[in-house]
Amino acid sequence: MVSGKLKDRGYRTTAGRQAILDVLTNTEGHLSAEDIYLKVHPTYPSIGLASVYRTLDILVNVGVVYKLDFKDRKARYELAEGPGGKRHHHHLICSVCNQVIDYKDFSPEELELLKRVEDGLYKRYDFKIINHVIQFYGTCDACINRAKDVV
Amino acid sequence: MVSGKLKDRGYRTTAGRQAILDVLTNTEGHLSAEDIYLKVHPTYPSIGLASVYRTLDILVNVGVVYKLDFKDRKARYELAEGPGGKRHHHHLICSVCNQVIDYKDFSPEELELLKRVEDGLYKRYDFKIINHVIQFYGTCDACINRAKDVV
DNA sequence: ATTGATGCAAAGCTTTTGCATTATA
DNA sequence: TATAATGCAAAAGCTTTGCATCAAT
Repeated sequence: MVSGKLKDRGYRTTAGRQAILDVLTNTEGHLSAEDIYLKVHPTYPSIGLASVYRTLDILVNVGVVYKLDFKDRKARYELAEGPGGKRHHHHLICSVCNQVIDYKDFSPEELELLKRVEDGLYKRYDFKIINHVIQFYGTCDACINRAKDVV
Repeated sequence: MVSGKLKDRGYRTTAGRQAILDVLTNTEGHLSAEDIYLKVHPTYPSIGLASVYRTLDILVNVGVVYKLDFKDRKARYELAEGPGGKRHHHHLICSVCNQVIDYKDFSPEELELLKRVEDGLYKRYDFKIINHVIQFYGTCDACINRAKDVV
């Protein structure tokens, strides 16, 4: 369980942290701190935004959550199941409309190659890889077609 | 030339934008907006921080510059030569000490992986990929050893 | 009983915006 | 000359912090 990782590192288990983890677990997508705050509020009304930030900070540092930066000004958070996890995905970000597409239909070949890359990095840099964030920038279908119309 | 891309899109060529591009071209590393502002200042003292932000915003949208988010609060910018460029690199980010290692000694496997992934994405999503940001998170050599000392 | 965690409000900082001015095309 | 770009200062907004209080161990 995820909350076990917190306990192991000397963090206390609190209702607020549980509630935040629940929201992250039960929501797909890229949530801002305020999104999370608002989603936690109904079940745990005494939550404060500052605690959301403090908890997210811990979760990011423990490696349980990704902190992502897309185009808008606020940070986005999502559960960071490792590369093997069911929810693990990469991002396609359209530079024109800023839409973010998650994809996780990785081919076995892709996964195998990725593993080898990580092994190679470990050998070259003595860097032990736990996770990765892969984002492709480009132009999405809709924006490609829109461009055609213009021309 | 990079500045040509600006002109093509209807942006004017100004001394300030040139100076900012020069700094980005001649500096390795991950510069914050203020870093850039300070580096431009000696050669172009009338520059304003707001113009740096405005120019960076344009450069990012045109695809000439990456906007990156590491651990500290400010955004980092770097020239975004495409995957084929000499300066193109990926990041190893240590979750313990937040050190960022750039690497560009890509293995043949890594290059192959990318090519296949990008081809597959184009077919599956009609998404035309122009660029990518790849970051591996984990523990760097020094921090691995430090952990051993403690135990 | 200790000490970490929380909530609230205030503070901090990066980034954006308004507006008069300057400079590009 | 028309209009984009700039600089300055003020505004905005996300995130962090101080502190008294509450709760987990």
